[in-house]
Amino acid sequence: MRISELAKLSDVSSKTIRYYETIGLMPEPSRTFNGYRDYDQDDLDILIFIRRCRNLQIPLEQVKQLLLVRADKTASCQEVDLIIEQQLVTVRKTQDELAILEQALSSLSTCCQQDKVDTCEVLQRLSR
Amino acid sequence: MRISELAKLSDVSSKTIRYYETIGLMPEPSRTFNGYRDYDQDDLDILIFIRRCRNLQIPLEQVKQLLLVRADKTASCQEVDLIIEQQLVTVRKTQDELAILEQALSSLSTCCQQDKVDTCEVLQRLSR
DNA sequence: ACTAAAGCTTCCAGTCACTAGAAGGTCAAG
DNA sequence: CTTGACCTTCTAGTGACTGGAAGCTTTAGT
Repeated sequence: MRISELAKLSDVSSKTIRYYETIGLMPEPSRTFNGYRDYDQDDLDILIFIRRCRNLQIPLEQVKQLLLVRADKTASCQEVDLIIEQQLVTVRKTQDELAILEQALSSLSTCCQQDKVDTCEVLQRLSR
Repeated sequence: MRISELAKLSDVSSKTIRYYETIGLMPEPSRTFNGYRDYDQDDLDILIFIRRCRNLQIPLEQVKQLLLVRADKTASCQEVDLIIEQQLVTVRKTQDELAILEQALSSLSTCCQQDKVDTCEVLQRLSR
């Protein structure tokens, strides 16, 4: 199939697919006589796998590792567990940070009763 | 004061201070006879303001707007409220997304009981 | 007086994960 | 025969820095 069909089936844009190829995440596909990229079901599987990982915000470098492990049927899946675990730690850390952020912002968002800048509580609290 | 002292007092690196200058966020400081940047208390106030905004993850473009409003004593602080409100919306949206993410990851992180890749539940769930 | 280290300057390149756009080739339908 | 929708490659831009090179100046120690 051509790149636009792969894009549609995988929900990943053609631009992004080509980008994945340049960074060595997607394998180089065969080409039709006119130079168009020609993909098959395997490519689609790989791309869907990548998209799922990206939905989980797993960095491309880690996705690359996962693809390697996935391709090696005899490998242990320890590394898979590790990557998922690391990603979970990252996400939970971000959640904690965002909770603090949300607190700070929502306390700011209700604090300004004035309508002039020189007495604006928000600006004052951001300044000192 | 010189850039490294400003950096220390504001907790923003010298590199970042110069970067803020190039993008027009920090004003161009005067220079001493030998060409070194020379900062004063006003610069420190601005930089601390910027850092607080960045701690709230407010994008630099918005910070620029806030600095303009802050500098204009006669302005209404409506725009300030708007920017804080927008940022709060963004943060809450990210929080919702992360909650879903955390769910997905933690359900994956406990699902693999095997130690071989070809039966690994995680990889299977990421593939199909 | 000499030297070494620290600090300053500018400029260029890299990060991450794309995304936009230019310039040109190919193909099917009307 | 032309129009429009594809496809190709290449370059450059995003946000918010960060790192490093190459070359000044200043300061401290010997």
